[in-house]
Amino acid sequence: MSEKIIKNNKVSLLEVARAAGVSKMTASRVLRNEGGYSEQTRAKVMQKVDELGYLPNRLATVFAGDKTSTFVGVSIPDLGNEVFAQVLESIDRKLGAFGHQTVLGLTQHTLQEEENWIRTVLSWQPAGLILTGRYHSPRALEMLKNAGIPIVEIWDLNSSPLDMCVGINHFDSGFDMGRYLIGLGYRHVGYVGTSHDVANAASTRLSGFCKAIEGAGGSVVKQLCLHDTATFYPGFYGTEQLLGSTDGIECVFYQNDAMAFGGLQYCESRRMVVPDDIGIAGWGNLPIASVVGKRLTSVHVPHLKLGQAAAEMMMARLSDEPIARTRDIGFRLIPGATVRASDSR
Amino acid sequence: MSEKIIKNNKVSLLEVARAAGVSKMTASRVLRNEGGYSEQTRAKVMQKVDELGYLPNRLATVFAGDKTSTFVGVSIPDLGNEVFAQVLESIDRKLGAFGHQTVLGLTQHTLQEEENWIRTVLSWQPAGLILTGRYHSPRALEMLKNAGIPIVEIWDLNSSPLDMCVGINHFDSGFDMGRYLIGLGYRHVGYVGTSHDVANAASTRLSGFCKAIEGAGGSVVKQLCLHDTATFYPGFYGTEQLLGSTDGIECVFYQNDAMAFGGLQYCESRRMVVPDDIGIAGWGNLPIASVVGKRLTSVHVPHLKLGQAAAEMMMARLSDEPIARTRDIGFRLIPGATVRASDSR
DNA sequence: GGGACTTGAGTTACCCGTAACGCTGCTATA
DNA sequence: TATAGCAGCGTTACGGGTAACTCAAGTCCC
Repeated sequence: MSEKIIKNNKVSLLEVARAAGVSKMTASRVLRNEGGYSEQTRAKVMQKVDELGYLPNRLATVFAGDKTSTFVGVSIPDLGNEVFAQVLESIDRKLGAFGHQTVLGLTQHTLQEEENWIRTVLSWQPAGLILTGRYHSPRALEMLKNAGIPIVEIWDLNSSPLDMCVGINHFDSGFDMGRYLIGLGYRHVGYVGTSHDVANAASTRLSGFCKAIEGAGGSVVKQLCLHDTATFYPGFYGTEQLLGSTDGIECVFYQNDAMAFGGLQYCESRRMVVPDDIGIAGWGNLPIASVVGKRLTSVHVPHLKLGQAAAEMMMARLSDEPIARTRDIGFRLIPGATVRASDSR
Repeated sequence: MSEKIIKNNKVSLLEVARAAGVSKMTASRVLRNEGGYSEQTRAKVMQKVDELGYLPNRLATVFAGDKTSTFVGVSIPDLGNEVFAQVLESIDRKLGAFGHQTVLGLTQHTLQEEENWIRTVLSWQPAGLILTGRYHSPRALEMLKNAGIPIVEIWDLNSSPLDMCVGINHFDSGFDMGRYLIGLGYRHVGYVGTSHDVANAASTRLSGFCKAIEGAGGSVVKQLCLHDTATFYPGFYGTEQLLGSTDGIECVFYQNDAMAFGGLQYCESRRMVVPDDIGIAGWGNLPIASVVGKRLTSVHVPHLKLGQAAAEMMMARLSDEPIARTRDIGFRLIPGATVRASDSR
């Protein structure tokens, strides 16, 4: 089935050089536009490069110069979350514009997966790493410190990053949402999410949210943390579970917009009127929120800007330009129409 | 700011070997579990590996063995499209399970971007490539043929792939949707999409759709191809544009579900009743479709299975197991509630 | 006790580029 | 005319591993 496929018929620089009747070094110089050769020689070499379909072997280049590669390892928890997918997209675009390549790592929100991936990706001598989240396993931390390459931690702002950091303050974003809901007169609220791990941004948001609610005399009646993905359907049945088991909840805050949409659909399917009967607040401001009739109350995070900033910080560091170690990318609360308009107690 | 960071303080195998008082080769054997050493030697080497925090340099390994790496290049048009994001996710998970890494390439739906990326990624000696789409630039084709590595073309089924192929027949999926709508009595339909390029799957679907409609005496009154991304908002304003410029459209077929949702929202915002006043049909079956009150008429593509299959075909080929060259992953038309229930002319 | 085999190493060459240096022959200048 | 300078190109060594080979010492069997 694949006799020829296996054979490695790669053309090396030496073959190009021989075909052109020059030394390997001269061919190398031509290909790197280094100068030190005649126009005639250049033409001959380039002709052979074309004829033989020569593709340089970058492994050898990296190897020869004892440099790092143009790989940048990028770890992302999962791509089911649209926001992360778009962060990845903007990172990759920016890195690509600078001639760097993304080596992907999906950590499934676990530090162990991240550690395994870090070990592997470091063995490829990447130019740098971009990691989602500020929490890493002890062994991961040790490897990262020894790696001696630029590292950007994204998503969760961190005043003392391993190296560099860009993101938002999740505690504050939860806190602001809590205060906003309190300001609208909500006192008994619920939460639906999926994190059962304190070491992540969603938990941090929840902490901030609780602090704001409880600090103002309200109460987070129930926090539901499902063992599922943070997507539409869990939002749907999570809401059913929350409202079915607890009375008096006036408003529900969700881990993200996808879950909030699920909750919104659940409420509408049960003929509850949002926001009259119940308030719904999401987080992340998914694109779909802009077309749905009832604007979802949410928190906007400039995720494209976040990805771009991460890639830019990486590139700045790689070219030794001065750059701030941390950058707060900011967020914006979006009032929306899925919570009551003003205090109506 | 980063004096130490620049310095390359990597520990090499030679240093480990010296510290352990053995030759480089012996240390290499220990690390590869090759056998041919005493338990005592093994322990000594492993102890030094730990002490020095040695991480193997895989570039060197690949280089030395003149083998391919454990990289697999994966090209995806964009991650704004949830379906592609999830295909990528399932590919990466499966590859990861086999100890391979994904090098990402976002082609932005252009063959030129794909070609550039292919050139770069091939220079890293990847074990194989997974490419979205069956169309490639002439130079890309040449490089791919010379590369001598397994290639899986995904998404768009292709009876004569470069090497292997997994996907669905997009023409058929469009055709089936057309026939379905005809069967419900629709005769004058519209289309809203974003592709202005024949060389892609969306165009192929549209062709199939038109064939079915026109073959049955109906007509595709207007095909609107926006210069925008295939997301919610373009679906919204595209529908406005379509319905504003053309009378008598009974049903609209969209390039994908995101656009269809945008259209649905537009219709509802204008107090049009779906499906009584107008029918809406999407494609791709986004997760959100499962929670929205009115089930969107769509075509389900098993995208997770698609990604898995692609990775499995790649791995099978890499380990020289027999594997079918092409695999039709199938699709399923989802009737939904956004088109009329039966012929009601 | 001698030859064959096994065990546990070490040695050498090589993968494909690039840095550093060397060499040749021509030109410009004093 | 001597010499410095430089364009143009070649030679050598090297990076971090691994394949293939070699080799010494111990074991086994007849």
